[in-house]
Amino acid sequence: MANLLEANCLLCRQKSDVFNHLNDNELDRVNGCRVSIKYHQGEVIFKQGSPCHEFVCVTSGLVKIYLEGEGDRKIIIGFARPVDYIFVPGAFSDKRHHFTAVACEETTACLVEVDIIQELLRSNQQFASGFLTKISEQSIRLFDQLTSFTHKQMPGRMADVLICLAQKIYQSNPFHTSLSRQDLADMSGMTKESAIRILKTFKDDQLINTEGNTIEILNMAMLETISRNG
Amino acid sequence: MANLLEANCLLCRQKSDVFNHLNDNELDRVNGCRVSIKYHQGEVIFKQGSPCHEFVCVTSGLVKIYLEGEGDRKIIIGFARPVDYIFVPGAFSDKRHHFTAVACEETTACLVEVDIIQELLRSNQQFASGFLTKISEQSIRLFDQLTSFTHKQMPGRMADVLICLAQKIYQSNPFHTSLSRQDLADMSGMTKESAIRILKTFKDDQLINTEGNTIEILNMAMLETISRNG
DNA sequence: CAGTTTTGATGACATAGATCATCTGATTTG
DNA sequence: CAAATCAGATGATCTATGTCATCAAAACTG
Repeated sequence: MANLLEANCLLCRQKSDVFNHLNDNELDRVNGCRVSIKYHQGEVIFKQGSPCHEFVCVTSGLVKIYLEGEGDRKIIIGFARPVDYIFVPGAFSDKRHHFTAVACEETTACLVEVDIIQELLRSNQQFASGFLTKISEQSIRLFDQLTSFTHKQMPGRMADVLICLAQKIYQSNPFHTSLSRQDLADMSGMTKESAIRILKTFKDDQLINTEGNTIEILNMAMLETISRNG
Repeated sequence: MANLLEANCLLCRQKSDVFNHLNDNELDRVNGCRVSIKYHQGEVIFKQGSPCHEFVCVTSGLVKIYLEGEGDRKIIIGFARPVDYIFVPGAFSDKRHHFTAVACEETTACLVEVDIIQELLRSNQQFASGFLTKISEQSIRLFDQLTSFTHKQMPGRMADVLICLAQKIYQSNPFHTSLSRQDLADMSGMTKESAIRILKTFKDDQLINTEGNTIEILNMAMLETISRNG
């Protein structure tokens, strides 16, 4: 059985909130020009600085989105899971990507030309409104990350990351992740070594348990306290 | 002579880009329900966490926009100058303010009910599109700030701030500012003491000159190098 | 399957930058 | 005008965290 999610935008819509505002006609237009692509783990979907021609909608797998700094330093600012559309702010300003998207595991995504989406934004105000909401929420998340990175120290930041992974990204408590320690470090604005050390102290303190890439939060209350106290 | 900028949205439009997309009729609607308020230095225009009822458009003065963290730590994420409309992401999601806006000097601003703007966003797609662009640019600026804060050390961050003030905010080279050293610190993610120290080293190195609240950049090229090298 | 590369884990060390304390001059206030 | 408050300035610590080096285990790869 083929992956239903990829078969048609009309089926996919049931999963994605933004596209709920499009009628069947409009979705057919999107469906007609979409291209479904399969990415292997570690493959770049689009790269910071490159021109942005398509919108990307993740239909299976997991995509990490990060800012590239000097050297090989990264800041992971978010993830896209099925069925998430990746909001690309450059599409509305300088037509460039301002972050890089990479598949964390086997991933399929649909590419839709920017022009089509922008046409729909113009003709369908409910769709546009949904878009505005999504962008806004993304901004708000950035505020939180900026505050966390600037005001909290490492334990607080790592607590934030672990809570986010369990509650938002994987939505399960012992969760298995394809993210490396380096990725966790990039999510929390520290070096890999520091990330490993913090995870170890959390483990020693019975806050979490780690078995390779499986992490279990044992004491959520305490983690939340650590997050709050920075 | 009264301040013309405040007299009427139609005149004000000439200054503000977003409102260019509204026709005279629509602007009249905005004009009809707007309230112009005068704020003194240091007064709060709206407060992080509070419900957001109005959009704020700054018609004179200078407004700083910052995130409030634990304790009294702040992160200044931007400024609004005449004629800037302050984009409030909460207006499209949870109807709450996610940052605080404070007048840095004598400031006048027009308040317009959120509902009116949202109605216009629905009926005028060009207006909505201009909005989308503005929000996107704000996001992109946040990316830069997040990268700067996380990857650069203090001299690089302060260089960023000084360049931004001279080129974007005040658009003049010896510039006089109503911002305190604490504000500069809040813009660059460090303590007031550190900000003062960095400014002093810059001054000692002939990169800038400071006389109270007047700052002159003497060696822009070097500052840019410092900014780039973090 | 031997060899190479990557990832995780840890220790030793260096330092950027926060914190705390003090002092000055400026500005506000009773 | 004295007193009090506040912003700027500066030095003395202390510490969180980055850097570097090493090593083991796992994962590729020819």
